[in-house]
Amino acid sequence: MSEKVTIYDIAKKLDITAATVSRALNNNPKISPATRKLVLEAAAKMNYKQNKLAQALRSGKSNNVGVIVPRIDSNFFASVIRGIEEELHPEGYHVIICQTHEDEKREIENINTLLNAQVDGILMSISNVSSENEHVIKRVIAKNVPLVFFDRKMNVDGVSSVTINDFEGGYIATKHLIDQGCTAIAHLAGDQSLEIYQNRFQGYKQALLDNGFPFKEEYVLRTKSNVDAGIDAAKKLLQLGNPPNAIFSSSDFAGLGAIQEIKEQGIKIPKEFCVVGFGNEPFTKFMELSISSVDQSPMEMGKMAAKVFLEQINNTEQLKIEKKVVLVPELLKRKSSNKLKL
Amino acid sequence: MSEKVTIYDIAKKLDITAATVSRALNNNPKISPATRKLVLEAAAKMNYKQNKLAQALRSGKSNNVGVIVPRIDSNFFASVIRGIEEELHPEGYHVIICQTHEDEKREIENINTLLNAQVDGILMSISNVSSENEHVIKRVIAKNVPLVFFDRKMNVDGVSSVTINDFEGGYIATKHLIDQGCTAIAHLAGDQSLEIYQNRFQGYKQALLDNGFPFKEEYVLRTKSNVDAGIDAAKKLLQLGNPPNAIFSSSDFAGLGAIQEIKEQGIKIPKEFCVVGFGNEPFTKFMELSISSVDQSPMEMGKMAAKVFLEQINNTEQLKIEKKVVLVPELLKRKSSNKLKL
DNA sequence: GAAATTACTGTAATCGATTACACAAATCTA
DNA sequence: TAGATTTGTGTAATCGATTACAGTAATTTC
Repeated sequence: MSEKVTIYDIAKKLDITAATVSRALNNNPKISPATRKLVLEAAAKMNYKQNKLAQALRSGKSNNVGVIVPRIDSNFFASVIRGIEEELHPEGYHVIICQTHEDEKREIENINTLLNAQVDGILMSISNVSSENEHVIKRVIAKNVPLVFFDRKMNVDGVSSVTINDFEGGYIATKHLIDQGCTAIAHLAGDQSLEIYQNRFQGYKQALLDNGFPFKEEYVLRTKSNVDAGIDAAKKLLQLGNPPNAIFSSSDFAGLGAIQEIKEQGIKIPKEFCVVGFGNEPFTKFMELSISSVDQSPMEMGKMAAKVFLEQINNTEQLKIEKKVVLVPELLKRKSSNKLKL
Repeated sequence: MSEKVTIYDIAKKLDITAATVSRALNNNPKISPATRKLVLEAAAKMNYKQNKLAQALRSGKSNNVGVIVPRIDSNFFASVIRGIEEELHPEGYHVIICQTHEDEKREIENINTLLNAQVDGILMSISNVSSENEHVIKRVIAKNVPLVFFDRKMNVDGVSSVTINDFEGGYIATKHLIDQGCTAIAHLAGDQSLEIYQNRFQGYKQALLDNGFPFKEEYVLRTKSNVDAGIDAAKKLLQLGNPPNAIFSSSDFAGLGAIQEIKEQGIKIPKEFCVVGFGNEPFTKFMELSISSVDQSPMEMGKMAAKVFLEQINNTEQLKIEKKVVLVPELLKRKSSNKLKL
């Protein structure tokens, strides 16, 4: 009924030992062709399948990698995971997904369970920087389990990472707004405890300075990455004595909220006000007033992270490689900032 | 360096046997409080972590469940997976994700690898109905591995499933268009080899009949689930001698494409033409002309599928339960079909 | 105080696959 | 043909944790 065929069953049937069966199945050269043929035929007939658990225990290699992300139901992370899976699947690896929901406790918990599950590596996008977490990260390293950060990284010696150049992303987005003739550019900054948002902010700042624009603190609002936060932010900005005429939002969702509020107040986009988002979420392209956005090529990021992991695995611990891959962001110019050609 | 602490290490240190250590760690009642304390302290100090692989091999329980979906980077599937993960994580299960990309070969391959990996169950949304696949499914059942279909199911005896009532979804969407005063309603049907699309189609048909509208074959177009397919479909429909004035699309993406094309031709939505989609993709809500859509409550679906799996696991094979859960779809009425109140 | 019970702990097998080592048979060398 | 080499298999240990069974010491019972 519940067919559980092991090499012992095959061995018994052929009146040989399990060792011989194992060798035959693994193409061990020192097995006679005749025996091999017999074993392979019997295995096929009996519908034998390897028990990966036993193999994993013996070899110390589970062929599983853990992927930790804040959440899975966001286009960005789902796409990264897709990239990872596509790259790792052909190599025989499975992907175990864990979500942190931006909760540091859960992050630690996830790492621990993945380690217990004997994953061959961990690819993660951190949700929080805290000393607690650094402690667990150290354990991962001590255990010699390959670790790769993607997008949101922590700066730890010896750990590779794949990110995009968020500074440049912020820079080109802002520069684009300047080129469009916008004179007062505000910024919806994200959670500044995360490097990515810091960098986008810095890129914004630098672009202003490089082009002779003053940096105004009141034009920078920390906002969550959702529509409502964008609406609130836009309200505040438009109430200023000297309101801006453009926004570079570090999040597409906040950008969308801002656009909704700006339109609501009867301001014409892009004629009187331009907006650029970040992330290239699917909806930015679909909108009637399509939203300009910085693309992070998440699939590429996932594939690259997977490649870095594979390199580490194959580099049989001779030398520790610490690879920092930085992808180049691309600005997709759409209607929301197309002031000139209109 | 590469700290690999096993119960043997603890045993050696305390000069007892591994068996005792194991018992102490597992709260076995027949261990002396003193010994237990010693073991627990030593374990903590030495930073011992269970090797789940060894446990899994011994117990035949891996605490992993496989989830197979066509693709992960779609809001629907990502949300379902999130639901599954949230329900299963507290129970100590891990989720292994596999994508089929609608490829039946890959589907078979995925099932096999998951079985080899000794997963405790498989939750899947099929991509294709074929005799080949049914063969593998039978093997899953024969192996006594709990199987639950979600959204796209196959009709196999003894297999549980969680779906939404697609017929009703199609029905209420069409009825809504009728209520709005639309008189010629077209349908963008999906891949008719999948039950979900068949049912949405049937619901559409029934709603027409129940309300005295003729069913016209030329108003039904099979379309893929993407924007371009929707554009093409709309073009064809508008070229008809007697073009429709409403569309019920079985996919939000195709619906969006149709809307773009309809607007392009200068037809006013919703005044002259109404559109309802299916799936409640995030963008449908975000659009300036928000799109009415049938919500499938993917998170709920995932959670429910996980619950059904847990029931099967806990029902220690006394009786085979075949549970067919059908969720109720909800129509979200938005601007794209709001003809009356405008 | 002898017998019976209880309370712990140790021994060894088990889950399934792999592999170093040993060994017999077959083939080759001189 | 004796000795060396090759070829193919078997034996048994290993990966780490669990557990049925056995056994010893301590405690209880009458």
